[in-house]
Amino acid sequence: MGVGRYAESVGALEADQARQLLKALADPVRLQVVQALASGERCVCDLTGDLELAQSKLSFHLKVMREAGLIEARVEGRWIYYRLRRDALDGLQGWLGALAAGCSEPAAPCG
Amino acid sequence: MGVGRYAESVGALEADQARQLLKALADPVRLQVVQALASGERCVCDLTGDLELAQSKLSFHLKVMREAGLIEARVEGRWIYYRLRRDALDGLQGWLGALAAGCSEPAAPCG
DNA sequence: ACCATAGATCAACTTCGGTTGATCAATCAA
DNA sequence: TTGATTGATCAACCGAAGTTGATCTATGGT
Repeated sequence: MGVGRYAESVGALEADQARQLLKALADPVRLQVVQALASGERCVCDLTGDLELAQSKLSFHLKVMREAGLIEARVEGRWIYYRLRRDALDGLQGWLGALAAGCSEPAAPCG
Repeated sequence: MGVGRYAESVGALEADQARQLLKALADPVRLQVVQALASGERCVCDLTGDLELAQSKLSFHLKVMREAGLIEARVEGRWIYYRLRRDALDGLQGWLGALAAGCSEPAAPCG
């Protein structure tokens, strides 16, 4: 657990899982990281350099994203490579789609 | 301004607009509201009742969501009806799709 | 005109999340 | 084994964001 909580059920994330992912995305620093990872896997030392982030700061945000299930890590010798989880992105997309599906219904007048 | 900042350019939100929307979604109370609105427009008094939220609390969160462009309001006499903005949901979906597109590239080894 | 209701707003408080600098663990090279 | 480097972790600090209760505005009914 901790990493694969929602991997099943593509397209229909539970609300709380969606919220974790949304929160993980909704921060300027983390968004930078996400955009850096959008073009593929990167190692931490590259990220630190490219984004000019303090090491401990980056590490903090990577942890938040990892625990939310947004990214995953691969250890290779002395380096750690991070990448976005497609299943997370796809899951969120599906969740948004479900929201959008019924949102245009007219109101039941309340007066 | 304040409401229609991103309505053009469907499918390719700017990072900062996406972040506002993500932040607006990434809160437990607001997520409740969003889910209530997922089945269509609702008036504030209905929401207060159904979700058992303090009036001022709900009003605060509605404002956050409105300013993020996630929802919009329609005034009808004494009541105000809120609904999700499809363009916002669609925009976010597109933004996520763009992220997912290239995220599986292998890393350039950094050693 | 008066009162009741819907909803926004404001100030004071609190809680949560991000930042910083230091330290720790693990891996690799010499 | 020693020393350098990668990256995680921890405690202290700080600011942003959510909560609460009160007040304010606007609309509609009588």
